[in-house]
Amino acid sequence: MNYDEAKNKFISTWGALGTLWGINKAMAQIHALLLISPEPLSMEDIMEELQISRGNTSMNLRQLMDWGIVFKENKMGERKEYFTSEKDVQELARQIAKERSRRELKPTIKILNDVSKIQEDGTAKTTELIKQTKALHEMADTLDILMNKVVGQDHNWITKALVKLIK
Amino acid sequence: MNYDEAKNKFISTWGALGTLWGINKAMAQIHALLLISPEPLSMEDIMEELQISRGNTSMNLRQLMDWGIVFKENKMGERKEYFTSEKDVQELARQIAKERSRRELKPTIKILNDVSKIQEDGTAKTTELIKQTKALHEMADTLDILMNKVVGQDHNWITKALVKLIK
DNA sequence: TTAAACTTTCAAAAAATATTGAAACTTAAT
DNA sequence: ATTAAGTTTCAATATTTTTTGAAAGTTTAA
Repeated sequence: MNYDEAKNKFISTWGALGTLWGINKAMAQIHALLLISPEPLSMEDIMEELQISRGNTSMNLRQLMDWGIVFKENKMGERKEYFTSEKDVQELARQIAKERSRRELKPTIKILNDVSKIQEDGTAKTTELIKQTKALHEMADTLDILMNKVVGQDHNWITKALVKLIK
Repeated sequence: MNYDEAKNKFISTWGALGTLWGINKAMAQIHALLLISPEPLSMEDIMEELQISRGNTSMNLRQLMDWGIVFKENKMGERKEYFTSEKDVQELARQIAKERSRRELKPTIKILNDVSKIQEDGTAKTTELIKQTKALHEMADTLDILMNKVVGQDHNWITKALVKLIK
């Protein structure tokens, strides 16, 4: 496998995996491209490389910046904008975990909490709803802590220790 | 909030969350419904409750069974098939983690490994591709171990201890 | 073996999502 | 103030995904 084959394989794999996790293909591919690019890339570079339109590129770059994993960069003396990705995969994971917690997990936890607090009335269906939403609430809470603390820990020593412990 | 409001809120939240994670709405909602139902439900019950077609119900139930989180049940003397969900959320998480590892993580790890093994040629772009895919490979490996071991641990004592430790 | 009860399949339709491209907008230099 | 270089927006279009519903299939009982 030569460089170009490997690069294409990586970019398309990343795109496919993204799709599976609810992230659109263009967004995942732009991210993959920036992640392995030693130099910042311009919008033109990205459009050219991935064969996507200007509008698509612009919108998805914005989203990646909203996620805090892609940054604008300016080359001195140049008007054009360049883009780089967060290169440290540990930091990348931390950022994604933090954002998914904020956008998805925390709101869900809130709703599970509300639902689990309805008035018990002794019927089987109410009992079951309360029981299950309580259990999910507790699990989501644990997951939230893990996502924000473990992944975000300094140099990730806890994770490493843990893996050694149970491997 | 009364029972029906709470039930609807739970089902629609679960559906929306599923969508965000690449799981279709009907599938997530069927699962939510079964999760809080004290009794097994027939296909008719599900169609009625969620207002979806027979074909849709049938296909999504099959997928849920493929994931190993919904089961067929037969009531004695009845021809109709009934369905229940795994009710233990710990076991549910274990099963989902196991399946996502098998279907998505393991194949990705394989490809990251292949890509990271290309011949170094001293160019910056090759060096970067190798470095980044190696880093992702290592991280995916760790995640895979955590998903299969930690979540699957007997009664989840490790997770609980860990959460106490770092909360 | 026939028929009734029920489930699955799958082509067509609908809905949701992603993409394009050109006009509108912004910024900086002359 | 004008223009040129570049970016963003968004209505229209294309693509993908989901859903429907009816025909085909299966199973059980008479």
